[in-house]
Amino acid sequence: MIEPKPDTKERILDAAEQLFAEFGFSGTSLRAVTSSAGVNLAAVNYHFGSKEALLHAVLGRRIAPVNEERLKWLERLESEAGERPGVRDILQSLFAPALVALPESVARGIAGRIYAEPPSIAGPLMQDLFGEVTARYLAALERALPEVPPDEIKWRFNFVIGAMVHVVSGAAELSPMPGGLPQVHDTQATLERLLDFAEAGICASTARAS
Amino acid sequence: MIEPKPDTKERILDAAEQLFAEFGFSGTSLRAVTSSAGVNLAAVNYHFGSKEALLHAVLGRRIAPVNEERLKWLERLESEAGERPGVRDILQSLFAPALVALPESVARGIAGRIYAEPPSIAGPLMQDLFGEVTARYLAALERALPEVPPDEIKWRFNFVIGAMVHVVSGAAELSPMPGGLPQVHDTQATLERLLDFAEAGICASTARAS
DNA sequence: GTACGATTCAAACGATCGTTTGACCGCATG
DNA sequence: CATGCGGTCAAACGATCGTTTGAATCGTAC
Repeated sequence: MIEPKPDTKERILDAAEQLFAEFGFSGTSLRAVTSSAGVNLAAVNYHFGSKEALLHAVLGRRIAPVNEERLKWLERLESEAGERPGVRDILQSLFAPALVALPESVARGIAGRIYAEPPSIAGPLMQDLFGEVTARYLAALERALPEVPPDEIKWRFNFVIGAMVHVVSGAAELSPMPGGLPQVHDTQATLERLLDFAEAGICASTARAS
Repeated sequence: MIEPKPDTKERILDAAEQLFAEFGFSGTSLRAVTSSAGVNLAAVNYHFGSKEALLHAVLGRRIAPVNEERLKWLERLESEAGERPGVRDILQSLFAPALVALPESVARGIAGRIYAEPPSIAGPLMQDLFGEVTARYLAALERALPEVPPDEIKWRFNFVIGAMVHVVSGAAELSPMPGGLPQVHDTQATLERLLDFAEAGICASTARAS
């Protein structure tokens, strides 16, 4: 037996991730986490300090690597394309790491759980987790679309985030589509559909009547 | 004095809406609701039956009128345009009622709180609240875009819903944009930006390599 | 072997939760 | 006046919550 007890800390994180995704943060008790992980109740407060700190750890463990890969990909694009990569490439470097890293139903619900927190908690959490990537991608998109006003790009980037979160978080599977969504589990096909949509939306003409 | 006590039931709904939006469902106690509403603790279980039934009532009160206006608008479009209204008109009839009816920060958080529930609760709730509108709008979009495969339309409609929910629920304001979002409170401008984006995304060319 | 820091454990703490109970009230109806 | 009823009330119910405590246990360095 190589790993009879793969670290109490990790077992707690695994159990908490699954339970948070299924029942939400407030809907999951520390007793449920520890008994599912097969550890003592006090272990959570010993290793993490509090239940909320456990949520931060659970989220960070999944999201941090995704963001690192995003930034690495984006930097590679910018060094290859002479500082001006195309919109579709930028968006692909944003979507792909999330879609590839969070395919399992277990990890899916986690990302969406951030929004479930009251704004006073979700706000700083979002800043911690996504502050840097947001700024970097906004800058990249502004360089890629010099003819679009920066404010407009901010808005459209927000729409893109909404579409992406809706898919990554699994919320799309809650939509009452008649017959359900087709081939949800085909990551590559989902990525290209999302790319088609987001690229067209971001590059939309801004010629309005008003 | 015409309304010294505007019905205990409504006062509970008002207080619950505000507190659910701010602290979430599980994060709001019935004691907080009743004391904020100035009514007795037992009034909730008397008038609504349970805390979860109260959530349903809070959501339905805001969302049902929006969906009614959507369907009325859509039917008007279909009777005017000979059964084939344009994509932009269809999307406008989907977005506008939500953006107009849910402008206040109080009502905003409510819509997003549905997704905060565990899937076992959110699923049936979504079916109840959005089952009919989803089917109707899917059908309208399929008629408006006969050259796009129905499965593709389902996906893109989901992306559109994601972008819309992200704005309507107030989640967009949580995004760690440097400097924040510009002019968030201009409903008309938000609507047209969202329309530009969603129309372009839904009508995107489907000419992919794969 | 002994001492020591890190970890685990059972048990309890105080607080808060959703729900229920049964008495009480105002008021229309007989 | 008496009856019945929808509504309100204070009080308590049993359960569960996050957190803390202090002793027990483990591995390791001396």
